[in-house]
Order: sequence, then structure tokens, then C-alpha cells
Amino acid sequence: MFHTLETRAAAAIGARIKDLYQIETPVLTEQPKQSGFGEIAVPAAFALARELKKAPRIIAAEIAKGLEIEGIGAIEIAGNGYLNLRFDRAYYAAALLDPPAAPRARQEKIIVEHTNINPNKAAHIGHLRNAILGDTLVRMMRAAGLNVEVQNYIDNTGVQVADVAAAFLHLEKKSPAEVRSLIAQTRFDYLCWDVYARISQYYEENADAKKWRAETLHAIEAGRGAEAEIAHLVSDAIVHAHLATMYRLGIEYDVLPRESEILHLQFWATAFELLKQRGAIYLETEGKNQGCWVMPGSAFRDAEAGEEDGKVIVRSNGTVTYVGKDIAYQLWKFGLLGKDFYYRKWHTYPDGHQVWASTDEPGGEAPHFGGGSRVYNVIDSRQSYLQDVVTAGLRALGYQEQAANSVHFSYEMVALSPRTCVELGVELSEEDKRRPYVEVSGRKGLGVKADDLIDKLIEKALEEVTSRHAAEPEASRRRVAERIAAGALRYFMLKYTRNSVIAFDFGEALSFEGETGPYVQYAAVRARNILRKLEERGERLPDFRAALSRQAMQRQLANEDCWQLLLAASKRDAAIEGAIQSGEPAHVARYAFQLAQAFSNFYHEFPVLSESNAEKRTFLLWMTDYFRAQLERTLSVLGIEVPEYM
RNA sequence: GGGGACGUAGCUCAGUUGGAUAGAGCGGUCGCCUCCUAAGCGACAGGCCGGCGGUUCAAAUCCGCCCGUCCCUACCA
Repeated sequence: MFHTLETRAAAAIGARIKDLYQIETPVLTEQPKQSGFGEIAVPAAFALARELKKAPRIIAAEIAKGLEIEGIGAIEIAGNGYLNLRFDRAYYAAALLDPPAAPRARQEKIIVEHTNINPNKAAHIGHLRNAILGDTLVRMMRAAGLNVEVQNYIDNTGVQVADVAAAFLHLEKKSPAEVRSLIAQTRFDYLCWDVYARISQYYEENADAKKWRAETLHAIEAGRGAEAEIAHLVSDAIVHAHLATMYRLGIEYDVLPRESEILHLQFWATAFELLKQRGAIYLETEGKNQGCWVMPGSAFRDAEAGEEDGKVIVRSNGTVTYVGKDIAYQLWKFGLLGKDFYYRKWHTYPDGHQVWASTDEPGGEAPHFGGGSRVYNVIDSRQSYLQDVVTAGLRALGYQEQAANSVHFSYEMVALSPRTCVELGVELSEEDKRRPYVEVSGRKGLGVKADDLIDKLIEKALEEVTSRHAAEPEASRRRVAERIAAGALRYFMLKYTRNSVIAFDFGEALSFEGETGPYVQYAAVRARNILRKLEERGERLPDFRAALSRQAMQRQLANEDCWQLLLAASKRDAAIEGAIQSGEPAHVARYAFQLAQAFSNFYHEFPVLSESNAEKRTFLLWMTDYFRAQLERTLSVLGIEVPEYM
């Protein structure tokens, strides 16, 4: 409703300005610094002052004179020329009594690719940031009525998988059958974590062993031999492990496009032809890139950079780089490749949602994937260079619109605080100890595994729950602890804006107080508790629309505190809309925290159930129920569930 | 060398397209559970918004230079 009034006021003032001065200008609105100034501030007069050569205050007065806007109670001129708008409180509250309108559904498809973890070891905290950001972006857009498809790209034929396959074969001396039984009998993603670190170190000490990598990659591509078999076993098992890890945080996918099919279905060959035909890449005949197909640097860098190197797309031995495959994949996402995958069912989530994986074998019914009009690639900022190359590929092929609709949804890495490294038993150099953070390294096995962190959070949450609710059955306490843990973790990853490096610290991640997920959950639980207590006393929630007249709302909302609280609670949709605009999930997290703070204030200031004035009590019950609904609706966009109790 | 990000309270971070007195959490000090759960609430302390210059009625925000930290700059992904 806030958003509606905001839009309406901006439009009305814009029309007014056009009438008065024949100037068409978008009218910006902002929030007054002080609540006493009203609900919306419009600084439009300042921009007009120069053009009209008049004092802003005079312009503001001209605009305001006789202007009436539905739902706006008063328009005031303040400061050097602000227009401050005050809502008609009763009008506003009456509008909030109506159930929220369903967001207008739009059919054009938006594709979000996230998670995208190499399937060769357990997921770590850096992967969690990616998946949580991506999943929250999806939830934000779906809440706004957009049609979103979630893709998780599986690089199951890449170097990292090859390394682990080679390690099992050559270092661990395991047959495919033995790997199969390891998968069945061990914590396989954790085992691979160590195996990958081991072979990475082995490669460093035995340079000639690196031929295993090339051999294995070759075998995988040909689909033959023990190497290929182990590689498939490893990547499939790890993908299942990753999906299970992410599901603990409520993260689901629609489709898993896999690199093996990009290879087998000749996606690259098709893209290669296109790129050659349209001159997007050229065969280098001299210099260090001789014999390679190269995209010129001018395609993806500023012209000023000039003589910079191009990017190799096809190596001199004829194999395609990762970026090349990524260009083919990006073309497919936009439906520009002229080819499609086949699909098979990969996994059915407990809630019934089906996730599909690509396959090269025709057959069976499957939904239609890909063919989006806008694509978000959630990938960390270190890969912005490669993402620029992918987008440049689209542009070079003449797909300007799709290039413009390719969004690299970038974010900074999750590193480890020096203190956390010490806690993990990692030896740090004197230099590293002075650094603000230490980078995670899969090759060194340095990092915090996602499932370990989640387990740790659950354990701590369970202690807290048990200390408060010892009488509840263990299974129930555990379920509550799991929700608190997931809420804490998701909020922790979302509270930072995207371009802030997170120096992961156990102390901060394990906190349940202050600006955290559990704080917001606690507010929602308390709101529910008031309503539950009401029922326990044999009462029911009144029909608020019948019980609260305009006059009653007018009386109750004359209380400034009540009005400010209601206003804060009503801004949920505006907050989400703003977060989509700015591409910043952290803004939703921040709003959730502010909403919870507002409710906590309400909770302390107004004892709802013991209120003796009947009208006020009904009003407070309505406020409670409204807060509850808004808290739940906001938390669900963050992917955070409300525990039964806390 | 080139490209990019960042520098705001002791610590971790917000700060909308330049706008009214720069905010939050943690940590610190002091209060508040006979009352819908204290994972909560209130109060206090804490700032040359890295530095210098410029643009403007107005700069933490835009521009230039400098200092500092980090990332990228592969025929790895």
C-alpha cells in the first residue's frame, strides 16, 4: 500500500509540474529524515529551481497550492523547499484491512543460475553465499509475480572432477566398484574434500603426474575407461550431496544442465560455427596464441585498452575452454542456439518439487527449460572478466538485446578471519595473521564445510532451545533448532551487501542476538504467541473489517507510536520492490530486521491481551495479526521459516 | 603496467538517483523479568565518513590526484 501511494503521489505531482511549467520530469520520492515530517518527502522543487530561476520554496508552494491526492491528508512545505506529504491514516489503515492483492503474474521467463559448484567435493561456506544469494533473488522476484526458472549448472566433465577421479584411480588405487562402495558406505563428499587436497599437493610435488589430468579429461570426453566411470560416479554422488546440503537451507532447483550434455549434444560445435560465421572469433596465426581461436580483446574491454590480449576460446590442440562452453550455454539459456537438451528426472524433493537433469537420450515427457528473456548468472566477482567475455560473445553474434539482459549477479568472496583459521587448526604465516582475511582454498583443503557449519549451528540452537523448553520432546526441539540454524545462516549470508567481502568468523556466524535471523524469527514467534494465547483463553480473532470502522482507526492511529509501527509494517512490498531494483537482497534482510525491531517495540509498549478498552484491544489484535503476517511474508522471501516456539 | 572493488564508531557493516541533526548490530557502562517468553526493551559513551583539491544553493555520496587494503589480468575453472 505504501508503494501504491508513493507511485500515485509521484504521478500527481509530475502532472502538476507539467501543468504549471510545461516541464516533464520524473518525480522522485524519499523518506523524510524525521518521522515528524510526514511519510513521503518530495525534493522536486530543488531540481526545478535552477531551470525556473526561482527559489525552491516558492516553487514548492506553487505545486502544493490546491493539490489534492487520494489518500494524502496534507501537503506541507518544509526546509528550503521540500514537499512533505502526510497520509490520511484512516484511509491507509482501511486499505491495509483488505487482503493483499496477488502480484500481477508475468509470463516472460527469467532464468537464474546459481550454486554451480564443481561436483568433486563437499560444499563450503563460499558456495553457501552463492546459493543463498541466488535463492533469495529468486524468491524476491517470485514474490513480485515474476516467472523464474532456477538452473544449477553442473561441470561434471571439468578439471576438478578429473583430478578427483585420477586421485581415486592412481593415488588411492580404487576400482570403479570400490568407489561405488565408498559412495554407499562413507561420507563421500567429505572424503573427496580430502582426496582433492591430496592430489593437488601431489601434483605440486610430482609435476609429471599431471599427465593423469589430461588422460582423465580425454577419457571422460570419449566416455571410456575406468577414469570416465569413476568421474561419473563421483560427480553424480557429489551432486546429490550438494542438493541435500542446500535443501537443508530450503534451496531447490528446477533443472541441472550438465556439461557432459553440452559436449555430447554438440552444443559447442553449433556455437563454434556461429562464432566463426559472424567473425566473433579469429584463428590466430602468430605470437603466443598461434593456432588458437581467439576473441579479440576489443570485444570485451574498453577500446582505450587497445593492444590488450584477446581471450583464447579454442586451444591450439582443438579443445574448447570453459568460456567457450559457457557461451554455448548462455546462447541456449536465451533460446538462441537452435538446440535443446533432453531431460530425465533427477530428484524429487520431500515437498514434491521435481528437479530435472539434462541427458543426451531422447524420451519421456519433460517441461520446457531455457529460452529466457533475462538471465542472471550468480557468480563471484573474481569471474567478472570471464562473464564479460560471455556477454561479448552474444554481442559479437548480433544479440544486443540478450547481451543487455545478461546480468552477472556478482558478489565478493567469503574468506576466513585469521581467528577462524586458528580455530580450524590452520597454521598461518606472520604475514597472514596481519591480513584482514585469508582466502578459502579447495586445493589446500582450507575452508569451512557447509554441512559442518550447519551442524554446529543446530547444536548451538538446540542447547538454547533445550534451556528454554526442556519439556518439549526431543524431535520437536530438534526441528525448532534446525529452523533457527537455517535462519541464522541465511540471514548471516544476506546481511552483507554483495560487494562486501565476508571475513567469515564463527563468533559472528553463530550469534543469535541482535541483527540476526533468530531475532527476526523471535519477533514472529512472539506475535504468534499472543494470538495463540487468545485462543487458549477461548476467544477468537474478531472480523477486523467489521469491527474496525474508519472512525475507530482514526482514533487509534492518532497515537503517533501506533501509526509509525503500522507504517513500518506496511512497507514490505516497497522494500522488496526496491531490493529488486537495486539487485540487493541485503535490503530485504535489513527491512526484515527493522520490521522485527518495530514489532519488539510494539510488544513492549502495548500489552495486547490485558488491554481493557474494547476498541483499542481489537485494534491492537489487528496490529499483532498484521505484524505477524508481514513478518512471515518477509521471512519467506528470505527463505527463513518461523519455528513453532523459541 | 592495465581493469575492478573497497577505506564510515573499538570491531563488523548500512547509508536509495548528491538533500533536512551520518545510522545499526556487536563490544563497553548503567537500568528493566509478580505483567502476551529477557534469543527481548530502554539509557549513556563512542565519528577530521582515509587525505588534499574541485564541481554545487547543498558532497560520506559526483570528478581529479595521492595514501592504504584486496581481487582480476591462463591454451585452469
